[in-house]
Amino acid sequence: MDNNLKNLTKKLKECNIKPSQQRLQILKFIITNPCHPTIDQIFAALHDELPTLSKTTIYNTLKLFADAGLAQEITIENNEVRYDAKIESHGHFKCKICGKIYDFNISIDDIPTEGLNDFPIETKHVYFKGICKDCLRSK
Amino acid sequence: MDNNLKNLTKKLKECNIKPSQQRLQILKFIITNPCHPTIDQIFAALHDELPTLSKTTIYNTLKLFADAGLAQEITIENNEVRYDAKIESHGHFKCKICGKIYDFNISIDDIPTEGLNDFPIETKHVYFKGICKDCLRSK
DNA sequence: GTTCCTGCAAAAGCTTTGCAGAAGA
DNA sequence: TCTTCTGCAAAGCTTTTGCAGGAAC
Repeated sequence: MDNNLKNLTKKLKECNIKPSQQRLQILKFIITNPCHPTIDQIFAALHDELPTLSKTTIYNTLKLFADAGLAQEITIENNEVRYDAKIESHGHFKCKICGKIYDFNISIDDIPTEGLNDFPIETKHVYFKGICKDCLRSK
Repeated sequence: MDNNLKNLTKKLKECNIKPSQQRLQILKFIITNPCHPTIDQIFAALHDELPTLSKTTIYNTLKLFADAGLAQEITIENNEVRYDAKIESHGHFKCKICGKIYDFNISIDDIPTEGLNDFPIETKHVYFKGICKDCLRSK
């Protein structure tokens, strides 16, 4: 595992981001919790470790990560931002009941497209919605 | 073309939606303008024809259409809702410069997925972002 | 008359901005 | 000391809600 603070510090430095406690903890959290937590969830989860942490800092930090290429904005829902720290091409499945977002394997680059010739594509997102296994079971 | 008011009226009635002037005009507008206009754009465009139209009605109406299956919410950006009146499987390309959203052909059902066994999927969205031809040219 | 629809105004929710104090080099 | 980071408070936007008046049947 490369989620220890030493490696995360290195990761941040490589992107010219100063490794403050707040940034390290936020990065660690989104890497170890790949369900793409909301700002609120990150805030609640880190409150014990960093009692003075503010949501402003979470917003700032995640935007910083996105600019640096460490994370990517997910727009599967339009009333809240979520982030993804995974680099590899994959899709997102959001459960309509519990709201959890799952990653799934998909070769986005293999998707055949028609009508996008000469349109330089910078980012690709695949979002599915439905009901997850856990919620299915408890129904 | 089936965009005349008579056919649209029929379409609404089939979904048990009363064909008011507001609903007819909004439906007509999103069908004839498949660039997925924002609420503001719809509001501005219909203002001449329906001077008293309110944004509340546009929000209500589009949500009504979505519930009835006449339209689908697009969440390519998380600071504004957009809608899609096209039924066939297709993807969306958003230009980062002009903000326009283009449809493109894609067989979403053919996308191979891994890890989603037993997850009933209800909706599938494919969003690409980049720069459109027009904006490329004018650079 | 009854039901449903519309639209103003206010409220709500998420995100951004301004800025002063704190932390770090 | 100087620069950068943090976090409170306020502002900004989009969307939702409450409700009274209006339209349709």
